[in-house]
Amino acid sequence: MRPSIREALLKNAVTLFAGRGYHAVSLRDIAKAAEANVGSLTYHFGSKANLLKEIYERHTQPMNARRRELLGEARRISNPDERLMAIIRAYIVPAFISSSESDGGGAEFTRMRAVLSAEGNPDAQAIIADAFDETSRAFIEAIAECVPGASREGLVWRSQFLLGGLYYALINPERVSRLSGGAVNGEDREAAVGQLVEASYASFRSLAADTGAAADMIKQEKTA
Amino acid sequence: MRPSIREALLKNAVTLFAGRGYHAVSLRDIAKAAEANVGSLTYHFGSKANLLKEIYERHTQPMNARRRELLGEARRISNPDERLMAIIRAYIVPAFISSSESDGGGAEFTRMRAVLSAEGNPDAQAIIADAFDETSRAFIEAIAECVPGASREGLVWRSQFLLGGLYYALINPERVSRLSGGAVNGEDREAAVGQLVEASYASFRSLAADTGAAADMIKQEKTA
DNA sequence: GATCAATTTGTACATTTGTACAAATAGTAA
DNA sequence: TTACTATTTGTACAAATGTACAAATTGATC
Repeated sequence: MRPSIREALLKNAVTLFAGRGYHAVSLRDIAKAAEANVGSLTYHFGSKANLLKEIYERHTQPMNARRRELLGEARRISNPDERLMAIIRAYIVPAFISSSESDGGGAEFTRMRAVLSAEGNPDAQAIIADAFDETSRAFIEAIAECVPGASREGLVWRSQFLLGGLYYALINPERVSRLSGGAVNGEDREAAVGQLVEASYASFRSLAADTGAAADMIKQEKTA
Repeated sequence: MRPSIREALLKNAVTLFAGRGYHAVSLRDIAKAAEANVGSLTYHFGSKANLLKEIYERHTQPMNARRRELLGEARRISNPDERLMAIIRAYIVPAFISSSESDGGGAEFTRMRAVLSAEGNPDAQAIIADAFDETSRAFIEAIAECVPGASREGLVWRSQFLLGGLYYALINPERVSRLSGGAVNGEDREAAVGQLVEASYASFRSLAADTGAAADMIKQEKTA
């Protein structure tokens, strides 16, 4: 029970940015949510841009470390399909589930990343490119080894769609609930992870030279 | 050569909102981009919120009409796999490619939708839910008929991932170029459409009761 | 308790924001 | 031309914004 104003400011900033975007949230909004004074923000962070930078610095490293850790485990699986599934899971899970100590939560931070990415926030862009591209590349490499014959182009695009699906699941979960008439709960992150992993598995798997979707189609076309 | 200030304002507003988000763009930014005066915005649209509303009203109906038209054509295909592919394409293409007359372009409008959706813009939310949910539902129904045995949950989640992938392809194409080391051009919309259609096809197809990814995996597990 | 640094508060300031509106201009029909 | 409407311009204004900073408060060390 001592979240030290500084922590409270950071945490509330993530939540507010994730919910409304960067420019729609004022420093006074953040201060009010954290039950603190506006001045405390300039004192601790200097500027709004720097507050954002500190948020990224706090979450990026732990999240990617966890990803690399899980990727390392996944790579030891010999069966290529099982390995592919585990690799995809290693990429997705740390973005959805908050890691042990780092409060704020992986999902809220990821959602904030999604929103700032959509806004093309220039402060965020540089950090993201530096910190996340390397990790993404490592995952694409690992996935490539599971899907022999897959084109580099296909792999990169599918990794883009994977991240887009991940982001949108966090940004707009209400749509899932609405479209299903309430039968599916879009806020259920466990379910979202499971569905995204399976969908991405199929998406990557179809790049394989022999058992791709196109091949499937041609086969079925001929029998029809 | 007569884009009538009103048209220029609308068009530039879409571009700017799509690039930076709603709150980051001021009415003066829009006026300057359209080489017009600030006052012309209040004259033509009354308020910033209403400007947004008019943008949606202009693009939503034509885009969804085109989607329904293509969906109708796709449904006439008898082979379920070919039909599935055509249905997915019918959903994606109008969002990427600008329809004939409605200037502004489908892609720019879609990108704007993506950004405002990420920002949770309340003005946009109501319009989106009303205008697009019905169309999405129709597509999910049509897809369901192509994939016997697919769970409703799986279909809805995959439609969510499809839309997320679509949005993210428009929001952050630079990432594709970067991750591929320049080998793939993220701005190439033709390629993006093709890749997204194929990936989504595999994603939906894997929901089929017999040839799903899970079944594939179990099979491979046993032989390994 | 006294001293000093760290933090928190309150307030002030220049800019920018959306909006309003009167004056100027352009367009059109008689 | 003249009369009238539609549009465009310029400017004004209150509210909100990020930032700065002096004063007040708290916390720790001696």
